[in-house]
Amino acid sequence: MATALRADAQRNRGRILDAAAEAFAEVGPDVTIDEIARRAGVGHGTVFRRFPTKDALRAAVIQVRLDEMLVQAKVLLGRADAGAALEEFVWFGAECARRDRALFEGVEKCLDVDVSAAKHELHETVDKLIRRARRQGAIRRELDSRDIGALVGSAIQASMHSERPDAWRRYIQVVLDGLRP
Amino acid sequence: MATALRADAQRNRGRILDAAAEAFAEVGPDVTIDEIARRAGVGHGTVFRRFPTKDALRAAVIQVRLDEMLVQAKVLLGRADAGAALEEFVWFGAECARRDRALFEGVEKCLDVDVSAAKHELHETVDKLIRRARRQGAIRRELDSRDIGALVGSAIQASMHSERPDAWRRYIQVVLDGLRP
DNA sequence: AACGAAACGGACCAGCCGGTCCGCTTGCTG
DNA sequence: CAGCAAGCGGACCGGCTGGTCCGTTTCGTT
Repeated sequence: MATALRADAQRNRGRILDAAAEAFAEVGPDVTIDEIARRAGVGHGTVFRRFPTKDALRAAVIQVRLDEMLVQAKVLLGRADAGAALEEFVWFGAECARRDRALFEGVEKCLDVDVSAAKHELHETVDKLIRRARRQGAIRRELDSRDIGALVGSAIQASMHSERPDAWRRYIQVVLDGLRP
Repeated sequence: MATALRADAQRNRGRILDAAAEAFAEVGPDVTIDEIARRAGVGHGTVFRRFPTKDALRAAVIQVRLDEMLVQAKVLLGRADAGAALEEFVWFGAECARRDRALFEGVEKCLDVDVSAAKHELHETVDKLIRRARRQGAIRRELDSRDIGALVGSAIQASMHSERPDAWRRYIQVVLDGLRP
């Protein structure tokens, strides 16, 4: 980055990110930039000044979420009970996916360099969680972090079609039970 | 329907349905009508003559698939081993979902009357399969056909992100194992 | 206060896509 | 074979959306 943003620009950047996250989650991956700008309370030209394309905006939002998950994964690496730590991370990831459903749908297709790096680091950390759990005999299956991410993400997506509000818990439980010895 | 279609119109209708199924599966739910028409070898005006809107076309394709699944479910109702029958239906459904990934993604949102009726009948039949399996003690969880459909569909979708060609089998296995006593 | 740079936002552009229309073609029937 | 209705397909339309541009506003500094 060349130089610091002006105070108002910084504020608007934050608002745009928040509004975009909310809009992607609520409306879906095809929300218009106009809708995001409206929610952020700015003109849509302002959105394009901070994020050159719509994809760049999506990537920035994804990045924020991935960073949050990385922090949580690292915290859980400190737990003694590896099985419980992995399980807690699954529940945490499930809640993230639930909050930002539409966002996570497209995360695999996102080719942004920074996002790829963040994904890689997150996968490595979660793989550590998994290996620890396996060493303690807490999980049986030969699944890696990608598998678990995909299973959790899709269980959440599946639960969105259900009318029962607790469907997601039950589906995640099915996945967790599928991992245990 | 007022009167029978002319021979060429009948042929084109079939081609359009096939091309649409293929295109929805390959490209995604947002394929353009032009692309479908191109694959079918007709002008795009012809598509709109048979199917008044894009949604009607999608509904027609979904209908065909649902009918195929219904037939299979009814066949499996005749099996003596209810647990094996349910399991076989899950594998069958998984293959359908795999073939027509993008199509099944949107099936829940489809409000077409005929499709709703077909869905309802399929659900009733699959619920019979499930009740039989439960009575024989082959499954434990309190899940209905909607739950299982959602879980299977999303496991398949999840496996599409994986680079391993056998990922879908492993994910379906996780789901099946999550059902057993 | 005054000034320059940064930021803003809405008018505008271009391409895409679902859907319509109409002049031409083709398959049926007598 | 002749006549006609059904079918065909591509030109065309209108609306939407990502992205650009530039005259105006706002911020930070001296």
